[in-house]
Amino acid sequence: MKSAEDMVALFRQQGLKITPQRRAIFETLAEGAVHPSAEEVYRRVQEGLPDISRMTVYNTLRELVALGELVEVEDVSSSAMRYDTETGNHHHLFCLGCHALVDVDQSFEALELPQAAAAGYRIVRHQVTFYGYCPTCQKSNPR
Amino acid sequence: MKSAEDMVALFRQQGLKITPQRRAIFETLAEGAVHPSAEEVYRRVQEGLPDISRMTVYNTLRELVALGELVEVEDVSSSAMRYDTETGNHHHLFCLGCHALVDVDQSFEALELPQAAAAGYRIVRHQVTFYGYCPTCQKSNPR
DNA sequence: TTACTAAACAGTAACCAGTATAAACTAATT
DNA sequence: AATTAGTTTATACTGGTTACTGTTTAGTAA
Repeated sequence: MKSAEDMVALFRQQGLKITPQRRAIFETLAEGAVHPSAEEVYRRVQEGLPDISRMTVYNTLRELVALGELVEVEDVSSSAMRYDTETGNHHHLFCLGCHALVDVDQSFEALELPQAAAAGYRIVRHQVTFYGYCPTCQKSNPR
Repeated sequence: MKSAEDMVALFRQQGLKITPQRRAIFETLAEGAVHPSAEEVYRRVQEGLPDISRMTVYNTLRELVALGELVEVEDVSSSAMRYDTETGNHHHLFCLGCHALVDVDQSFEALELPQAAAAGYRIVRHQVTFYGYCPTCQKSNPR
């Protein structure tokens, strides 16, 4: 994730306005959790800016996604989207028990679809997700 | 995907009852699209069974997931879960333009996390998703 | 510094996918 | 046919997200 200042610069360069709300969101993202949900970001930002609207948070997150600064990640079976501040090439380890989502720095560069299987798609990126149980959940979910 | 009869047998063997509703859902899944949403299944089943409740569809889908006959798949940026009738080892090709979701039969068996990266997780399965643009969307979304 | 204007904001209501609950119903069994 | 546990239905509700509308404000230019 870039620093809050980098995002300010990026927004400015796109002709987008820099508001205190947006600045607070950038700062929260820059310091915060790696895979927050929109609601989490909202709550964090609220601590410093109690009157901010949920809408503003959602809108700003959407803009960051459009600019490629955030990537949307699914949280299987929790219905809330999460935002990944690490846009570089990395993958995920998801705990089926507690829904923890962990980054895996391992890169699977070699992963390529043969021409035939790609069905004419122009592939932009790929994402590997490993599903399993974290150490804690292995105890409560044996087998 | 197994045939409707197979699923009837499976349910029976689990001590679950075979109702006309469930039979209709099985048949719809067996003939139908590869990655339907719950709502799509509901609409299809409704054609033959107009009074079926949405709840019944959701419940039955959930049971099929629990029995391993269906796998839940995320539809990035469409907020509805999709159900994959191909439970075997395969991966996905997702079109960022039109949200089409295509199966890739390619298997990436070799894909394993080194002990260190697995952070103590017991890994159950992995899923590779390739993101890109399908031939049609490449035209409208050039670059 | 002031005035201007497009962009952004707040607040509310609405939307959608999915879930909880409880009463009515029915498949399978005796 | 009677029993009963599992199933279905209807309705209400939840949580995450979006639409709308009127108000405020950042950035710009006089």
